[in-house]
Amino acid sequence: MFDEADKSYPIELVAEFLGINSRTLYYYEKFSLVCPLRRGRKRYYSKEDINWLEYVRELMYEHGMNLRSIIILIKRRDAVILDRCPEDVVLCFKNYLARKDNGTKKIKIEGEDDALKDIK
Amino acid sequence: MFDEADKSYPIELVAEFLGINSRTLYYYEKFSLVCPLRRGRKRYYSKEDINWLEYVRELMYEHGMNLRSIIILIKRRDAVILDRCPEDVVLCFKNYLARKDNGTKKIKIEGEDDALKDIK
DNA sequence: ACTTTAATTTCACTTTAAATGAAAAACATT
DNA sequence: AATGTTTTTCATTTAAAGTGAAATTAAAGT
Repeated sequence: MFDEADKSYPIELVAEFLGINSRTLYYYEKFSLVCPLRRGRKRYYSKEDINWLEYVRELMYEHGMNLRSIIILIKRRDAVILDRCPEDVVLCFKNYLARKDNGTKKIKIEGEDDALKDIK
Repeated sequence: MFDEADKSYPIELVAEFLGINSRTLYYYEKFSLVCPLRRGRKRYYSKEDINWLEYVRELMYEHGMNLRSIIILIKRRDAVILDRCPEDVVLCFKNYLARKDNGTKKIKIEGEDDALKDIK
């Protein structure tokens, strides 16, 4: 599906790959579920981002978790979320946290810490 | 809250204790999430039932699981549901399964195996 | 047996989370 | 400035979970 040579992918391609609407990816980002690299204002999703998103979808649709609880686990850096997590996704998760925390991203995304705000 | 001497409680009392509508308890029963003892057609909830229901609520509201996945875990008798389950609730769960399977209940509840039917 | 009483069931409605559609806005590029 | 593309906003849709109220049914009392 994805060319091994490339290292990042535009939102539309990722959405298509995941079988969801790109709007849903913006939606997830509002809750800090993913934070793709920004070059200018355009988003670039890494393979880690994509694996991570796949895992989030799995948590939702196979383990029946809701977004709220996934977000809570992330905020806690909860070991629970890693327990049953495939090896490679653990790495993605750590990369995700690192990026999220260290602010590798170029542009401060507003509403970054809206996570949970709109979720009641 | 509950008198230690008694061993079972009517639906309204249980609903009030759990802070939910009694209608919700009927709703859960449709999906075989709980099966109180029936005397005549009236329902009597044991302490085990109540602990079990409290745990189900916890799974939903603290662990963010949806009914569908909880039901699936029950159907599988999945170890997962027991892993993080408090000791006493494990017992309740086993009692629940035993009662559900052995049919201690007096009246065959229709829609007993509707579980998952209405959940899409 | 008949009436009364109370639990249950049915049906339709409300609420909320999750996802999405479409148009407006914001940038980059030419 | 005009064009094209991504993003954002706003409103709507969908489905799960929960609930209200009336209709139904069974038990209990007379």
